[in-house]
Amino acid sequence: MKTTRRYWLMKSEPSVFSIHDLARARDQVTSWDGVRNYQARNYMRAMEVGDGVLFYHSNADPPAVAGLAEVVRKAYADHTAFDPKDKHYDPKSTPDQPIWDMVEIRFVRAFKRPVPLDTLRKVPGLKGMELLRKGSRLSVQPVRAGEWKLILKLAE
DNA sequence: GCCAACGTTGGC
DNA sequence: GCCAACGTTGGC
Repeated sequence: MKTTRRYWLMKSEPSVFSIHDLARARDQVTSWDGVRNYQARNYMRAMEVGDGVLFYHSNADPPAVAGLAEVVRKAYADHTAFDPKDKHYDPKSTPDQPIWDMVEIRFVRAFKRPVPLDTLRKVPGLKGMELLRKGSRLSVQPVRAGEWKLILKLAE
C-alpha cells in the first residue's frame, strides 16, 4: 500500500554544491552525505523513494529555493563518517554501529526564477514553514503539501 | 565580517 | 543534571 507522497526541503550552499551541480552530476543523482544533526538525520530516515525535495540555496545571494529534486534511494549508512580524513568524520560512527545516514536525490528541475527567502516571508500561506522560523538551522526539514504547491506557483 | 541562535561537549 | 564554553549555521 502506497502512502501519499511527502515533501522536504534540503539546504545546500551553492558555492559547495548547487542545483546546477546536481543537474551535471552523473545520472543527475547525488548522495546527501555529511548531515551531522540528529533531527535532520531522522527526517532523512523518514524519506521514501519518490518524495519531493525543494533544493534550497543557503548562504547565497539571495538565499532561495532554487529548484526541485526527488528521493531515489532510502536512508543508508553515511560512510563519510568512517573516514578520518573526511571533513565530516565522526569516530562515534562505525560500520558496525553507524550513527549517520544519507539518502540519494535526483535532479528534477532548476527554477528559471528561484524563489528568494524574502519572497517566501511575504506569503501568508507559508507562515508556518520551518525555514522561516527565527533561528531555524535545520538543513533537512519537512514541507507541507500546501507549502509545496505555493512555492511551485511562485516559481512559475 | 558580524553576530544571533542553536546543538554539543565536558567539567563539576 | 546543570550550564558555560565552544563550534557551526546562515542571514544580513
